Amino acid sequence: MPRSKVTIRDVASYAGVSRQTVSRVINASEKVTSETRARVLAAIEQLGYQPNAVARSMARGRTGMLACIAPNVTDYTFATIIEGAQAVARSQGYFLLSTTAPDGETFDYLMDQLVKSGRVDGLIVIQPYIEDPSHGVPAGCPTIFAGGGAHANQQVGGSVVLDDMAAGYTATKHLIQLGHQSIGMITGPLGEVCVQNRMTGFENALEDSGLESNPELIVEGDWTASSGYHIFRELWLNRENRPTALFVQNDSMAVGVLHAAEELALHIPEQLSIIGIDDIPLAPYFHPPLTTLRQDFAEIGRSAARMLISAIEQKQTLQRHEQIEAALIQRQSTGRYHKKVALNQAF
Amino acid sequence: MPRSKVTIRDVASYAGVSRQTVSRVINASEKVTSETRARVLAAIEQLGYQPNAVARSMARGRTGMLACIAPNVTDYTFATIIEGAQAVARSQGYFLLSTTAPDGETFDYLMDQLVKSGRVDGLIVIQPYIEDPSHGVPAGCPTIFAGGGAHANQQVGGSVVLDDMAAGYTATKHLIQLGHQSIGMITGPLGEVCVQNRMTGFENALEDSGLESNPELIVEGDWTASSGYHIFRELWLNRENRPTALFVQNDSMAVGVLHAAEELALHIPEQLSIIGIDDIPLAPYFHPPLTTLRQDFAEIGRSAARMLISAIEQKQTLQRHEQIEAALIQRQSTGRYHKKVALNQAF
DNA sequence: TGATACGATGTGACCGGTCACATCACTCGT
DNA sequence: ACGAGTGATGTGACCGGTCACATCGTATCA
Repeated sequence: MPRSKVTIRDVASYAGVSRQTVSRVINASEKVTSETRARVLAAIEQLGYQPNAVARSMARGRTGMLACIAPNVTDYTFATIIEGAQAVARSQGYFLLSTTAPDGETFDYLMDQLVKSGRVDGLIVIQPYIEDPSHGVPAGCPTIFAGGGAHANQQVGGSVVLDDMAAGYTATKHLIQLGHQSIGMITGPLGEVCVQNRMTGFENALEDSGLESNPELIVEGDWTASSGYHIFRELWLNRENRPTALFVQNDSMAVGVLHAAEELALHIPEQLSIIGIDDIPLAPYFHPPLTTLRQDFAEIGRSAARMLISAIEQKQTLQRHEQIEAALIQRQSTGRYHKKVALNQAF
Repeated sequence: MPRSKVTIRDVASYAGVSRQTVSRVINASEKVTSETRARVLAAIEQLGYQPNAVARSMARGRTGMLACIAPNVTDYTFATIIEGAQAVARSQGYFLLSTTAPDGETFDYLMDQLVKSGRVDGLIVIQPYIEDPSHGVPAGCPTIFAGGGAHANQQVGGSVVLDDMAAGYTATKHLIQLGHQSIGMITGPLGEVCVQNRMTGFENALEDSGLESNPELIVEGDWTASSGYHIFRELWLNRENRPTALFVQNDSMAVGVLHAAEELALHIPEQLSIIGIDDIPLAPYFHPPLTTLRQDFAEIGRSAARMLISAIEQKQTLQRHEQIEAALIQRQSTGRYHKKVALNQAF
């Protein structure tokens, strides 16, 4: 923008008051006569004055800007968290600068550029990896860790995460209750916290039902449909014992599995039950519609933003750790275990 | 952040030089002895100095911040544009503040808060609706319109858009070349520019092949899978003349159609060919894998950012209008028209 | 009625950089 | 040997707000 903007001093002289009075008016301060206020407002209107946010940040030492750092912004789950956070931020007069940090180097760069150089007042970090999430976050910067998994021992800031252990448990329990005993799992990258937690939930559910988990039926994917597709083909064609049900740690990989199953002429759910996690918008339209666990990502974002803003404004270091529960959405990709079919398919 | 940061003056006195010299060093200016430069750099290192971005913006009158405004950020297409733009922005030392403007009111608010108040240096606007996209954008603000469709008569800024007319033409032509003569279309919301252009491409392709377009086979959807699903059921069950091929204006709606077709026990593509647009990541995993047109959204974002930055830095009002072509991706949802099957299905 | 208090308003300094210009030392040309 | 020219460095003002405090007028109370 060209630097031709009208300043607070212009408004002041136009209204015949001091800049401080104008400042009071635009900040909705009390101590102004309603008469002068009216005069100032008229001047503002007349001149089309808009306070300069940069100058204000400078003087106040706060920018009203938050940053949300995620591995990427195209992933539906991250994008939804961001959108939720943004809604809350805006309603409280903040702006949310969302940005991607695909690697640690970028993350450090962003810390310098966003936090150390004073561009933002606080941080929402979506960092799914197991390594200490607060690594690299400058001390003293209000920070909330979101969605990445429960980092139990973190020192700084609060967190809002999914209860992945419960999610894994619920998903697995659902399959068990349908009568399945040979249950496989396709996980996300093992380096991510949520993956570990979902695995733990899986193991716990099996154990609670007196079932053994078969390591051969647990395979690591990378969240993509493509990985689900290839892993399932391999799993189905080359393993001795085939599972009768599969817990797939996200919906994208689950579609991949569905597609591979289709190619292998498998009947879902008669021959194989599949449950995913996320409930992405297209999940009801898969073939067959996918049973999955719905995660309220928007709520994670909202909650994180709320926590962050209250930490900033009350200047108290929040240590709250919130967990969001997932809800089972039953569709047609899971069904009762049928012994006959299962026996047939084994050959 | 607490206001305990070390300032340029601290560095200056520590290094025994003036603040201006420090300024020269951090701005990679020439006129500094390599000896003093070394001393200053040492001081910076010692004190952990990081220039304050806000103060710098204030003094320079530029913030190094761009904004990208889209109806939402969860839509895969928008998110990808944003990610592309962000990559370029960052590589050029800018930050991209992406934000949602679901309605006009919010848009105006954002213009005030982002542009008029000097938070950003330029704007990327994703505004798919037919109404004048530059409406509400403050004059003098470098602006690029992205992805929304070719707004031919816009006055301000440049644009990077998809060649939707060509996309519609290509998609339709593909169906025609497979022998289809009765081709239906499910459009996006008629208020969006790209929808109109895709329709025009559709009509043109039919006309060029001497085919008539049947208004009864053209229905408006809302981009969601759900709308595709319901529209197709209605279309298939209640119309006199059923199409043998369907051009669906995005992939999400196309999945909805696929799902409805499955329910109606239709064989795709034997009884009905379906082509989408977008090539979302899950498109190859639909049932059957979806023939579609791939749009390079990331490139749109990148190109928009490049144009915007060059407009800002050279202070020339760019009027360039770029169009990105879509590429046909053939998968299994389209196939040759078979007369017999088509005749059968009519009853 | 005068000291007090309080509400409305104004003033100077300041936030942390950068800009334009001044200053200074030193080399070069004649 | 002296003025001009050049490169390195320093100084004051400024960007546009806000903060802390000063000032002023008037209502309140003893």
